[in-house]
Amino acid sequence: MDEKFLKPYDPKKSEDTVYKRWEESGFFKPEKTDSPDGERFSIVLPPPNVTGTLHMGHAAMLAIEDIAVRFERMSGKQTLWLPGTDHAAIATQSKVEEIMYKKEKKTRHDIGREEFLRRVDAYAKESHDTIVNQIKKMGASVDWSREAFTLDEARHRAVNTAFKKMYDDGLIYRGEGMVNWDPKLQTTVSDDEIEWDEETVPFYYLKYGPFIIGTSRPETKFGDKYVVMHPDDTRYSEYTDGQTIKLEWINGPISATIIKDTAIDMEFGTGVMTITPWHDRTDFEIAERHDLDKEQVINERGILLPIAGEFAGEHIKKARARIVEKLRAKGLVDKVDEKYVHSIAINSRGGGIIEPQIKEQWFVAVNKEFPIAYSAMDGIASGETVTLKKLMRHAVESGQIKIIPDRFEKIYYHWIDNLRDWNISRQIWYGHRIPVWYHDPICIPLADREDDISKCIPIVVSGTKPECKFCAAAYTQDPDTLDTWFSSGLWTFSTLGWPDETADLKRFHPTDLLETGYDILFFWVARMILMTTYLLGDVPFRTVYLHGLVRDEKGKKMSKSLGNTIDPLEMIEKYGADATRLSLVVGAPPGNDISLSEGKVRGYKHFANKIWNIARFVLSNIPAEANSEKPALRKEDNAWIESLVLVSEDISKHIAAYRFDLASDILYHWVWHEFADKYIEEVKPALKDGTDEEKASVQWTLYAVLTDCLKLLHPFMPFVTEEIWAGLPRKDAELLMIAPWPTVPSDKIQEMLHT
RNA sequence: GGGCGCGUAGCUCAGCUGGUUAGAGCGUACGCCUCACACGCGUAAGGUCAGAGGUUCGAAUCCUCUCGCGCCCACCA
Repeated sequence: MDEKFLKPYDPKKSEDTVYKRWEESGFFKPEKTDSPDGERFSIVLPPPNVTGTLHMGHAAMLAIEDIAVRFERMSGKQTLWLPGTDHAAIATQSKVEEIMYKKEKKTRHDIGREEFLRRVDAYAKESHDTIVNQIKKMGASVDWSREAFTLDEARHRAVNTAFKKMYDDGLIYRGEGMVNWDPKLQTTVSDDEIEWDEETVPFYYLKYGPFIIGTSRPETKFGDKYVVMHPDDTRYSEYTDGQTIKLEWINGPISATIIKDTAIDMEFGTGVMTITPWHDRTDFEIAERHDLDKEQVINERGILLPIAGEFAGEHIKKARARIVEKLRAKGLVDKVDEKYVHSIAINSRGGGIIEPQIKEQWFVAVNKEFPIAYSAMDGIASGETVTLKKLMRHAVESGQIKIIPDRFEKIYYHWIDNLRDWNISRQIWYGHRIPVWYHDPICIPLADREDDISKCIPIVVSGTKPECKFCAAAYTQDPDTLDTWFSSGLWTFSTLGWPDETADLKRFHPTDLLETGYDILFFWVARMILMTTYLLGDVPFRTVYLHGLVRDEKGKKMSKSLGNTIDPLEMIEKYGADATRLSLVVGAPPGNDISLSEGKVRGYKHFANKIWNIARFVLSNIPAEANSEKPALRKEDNAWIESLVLVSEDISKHIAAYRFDLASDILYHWVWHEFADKYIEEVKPALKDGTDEEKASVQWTLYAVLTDCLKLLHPFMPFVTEEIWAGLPRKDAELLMIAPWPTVPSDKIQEMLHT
C-alpha cells in the first residue's frame, strides 16, 4: 500500500498536482476521447465577468457543470466543455473608472479613449488570470486549448458578422426611442439591467388650472402642456379632447391642451395627469398616440434646461426644493402627501438613478416580421415569416429547448411577451465598437445619384473602415459600443468558430446543456436563443439547467456590504475543492437557492477523509497484487454487490435527470453509512478468522465496491478519488477521470449477481 | 396589480404519482483514543409536518382559504 494512505487526506498536498496530471493527460480535450458510437456531449462555460474574482455562485456553477461533464466523459461520450471569460462592458468599465477615480481623481475623459482602454485591458487581463486560476482550483475539467474571450479577435468577427446580417435584414435599426439613461455612467442601459428600489418621497398635488394633478417629481413639470384624463371619466366629461385652456403654471401663464386617453387610471389620484413625454415612458407613449410635442427638460447630466426658466442650469436634485417653494408661493400646491412610496430605477451595474430620455440609439427589432433564411428547427421552415419574439418562444414551446426546473418556462414566456425592442448601443468605450461608418455629409447629393445608390453610401456597416470611391473624405465610425449581451448571445457558436463552418461547429453545436443561475435567464439565456435561432436557424442548447443563488446560512443574499460572503478560494484552502463542491451540490435542487455555511463545507471535508480511510482499510486488507480473478462469492458479499448495483443505477438515473442534489445525497449516505458503517464492520471477523475462500470473497468484494464507489464519487469529488485511484494496484484506466462509468446493463445484472 | 417559490426536529434540507411507529446531515447531550478513520464510533434527546377547513377507509403528500418569508414581472402619474 502506498505510504500516503497512512496520513489523513490532505487536499492541499494533492489537488494542484492532480489537476496538472489531468491537464497534461490531454483528456480535457474531446480529441483525446474515443467515442466509437459517435456520441458527444458539449457545453460552454458561462463566461465569468472579468471584473475581479469568482464568488460562490461561480463555484456552484463550476461544480454542477463539472459533475455533468465528468459523468458524460466517463460514460464514454466525446466531451467538450469550452471555457472563456466575458468582457462585461459596462460592469468592467465602471469598475476601472471607480478605481481610477479613487486613486488619481481622474475620469476616463481626462485620459482619453485610447489610454483608458489600455487600462481596462490591463485590468481585464489581470482579472482573467485570477479567474482562470480559480476555475482550475475548483477542478473544472474544461478544454483550455479552446478558451475564448467575448472581446477577442475571433469573437469580434462574429459580432460584426451578426450585426451586419441583422442590419441587412432590417432587424437592427437606428432610431429615436425612449431609453434608460444613466447620468452617472453617461450611457444607456437595457431594461433588464435596471433594479427597482423603493423610496419614500413627498407626493405633491398641484393646481393645474381647474385640475389637481399629482406628482412626485415637480422638477420635470416645466414643459407639461398636455393634461390627460380617461375618456370615460364622468367627472371631466365637460372637457373635450383637443380643447385648450389657459392656466397659471410654474413660470407664468401657459396654454394647455386636454387629451383623452385610456391609459389613465381613473382610480389613481384625481384621475388627471400632465405628461412629460421626454422623461417618462408612459407619457412618451401617450404623446406618440396623439402626435404631441415632446420637449427635453433635463439634460444628460441631470441639469435643467432653459425650459425651466429661472431654474435652468441647476441640478434636479437641488432644484426640487426651490421649485416646490415657488409653487407654494404661487398657491399652486394643493396638498402634500409626505409618505408616498414609489420605485426608482437604478442601474444595477454600478451606476446611478436612471433618467428616461429620448435618444437616437441602435435597436434590435423584436416584433418585426422577416423571412428566416434558414431553419433546422422543428416547426419553422426555411423562408417562413417570423419575428425574433416568435423564434424565442417557439424554441421552448416546441420542446426543442427544455428549461429545468420547468416553472421557469412560464417566466420566460412572460418576459418575451413584455419585451420591447432591445436597445443595443452604449455610450461607453469598453466593448465591441458598433461596426457602422458614417459619411457625412455625403459627397454626391442624393438628387445627383441617378438612382444608383451605390454611388455614395452615407452609412456603411462593416468591420473594417470603408473608403468612399468618390471623394477623399474618410468615414467615421459610430462612437458607441454594443451591449455586452450582444456578444455573449453568440457564445455557444462564436466559441466554435462561427461565422466559419468549422469542424468544431459541426461537431459540437447545438450544445447539450446550458447551466447558469436563474438570475440571468433573461440577460443571457433568452438572448442566446434569440441570436442562435436567427443566425443559425437552430437552438443553442437542448437543456437549460438553472441553479439558485448561493445564500448564507440564514438565507440572506451574500454581499460584501453585509460582510456575509464566503470566499470559494478560502474554503478550498481550508477544506479542499471536493468539500467545497459537495457543499454546493447536496441539498440544492435545480432552481432553488442554496444556503451555505462554513460548517457545511467542513462536514464534507470529513467525508473526503472518510473515503480516504475506506481506501486505506481496503488496501491494507487485500494482497498487494490484487487479484483480478473473481472468486466464488459469499452470500453476504453477493448481496452487497447487488446493493451497489442498485445504488449505482439510482445515481446514474438522478444524474441523467439533472438531480445532482439527490445523486450526491444518496452516494454520501451509501458510502458512509452502508459501505463503511455496515459492510466494513461486518467483514472484519471474516478477514481475521475466515477461511481462505471467505477471505478471497471479501477481499474481491471490498475492492470491487471501492473502485465502483470511486467512480461514482468522481464527478462530485474528483480530487480525492483521483488521488486514491493513483494508489490502486489494479484498475481499468490509468486515470479515474476516463475510467468507465459503472453502469451495468440490465441483462448483466442477473448474471453478475449469481456467479 | 399579475405571477412564482417556500414554510417538515435548534440549523440546512429529503420525503416521487396520498398507505405500516415522519427521515438524513450538521448541531446538542452522554459514553468510547475499539488494531481504517477522534476529520472517528456508539447511544440519546428533539417534530400538533405554518394555521383552518375539505376530499378520502387513510394526507406532510391532493383541493380551498388564511398567515408568514422570499423572488420575478408591470406604463404606481
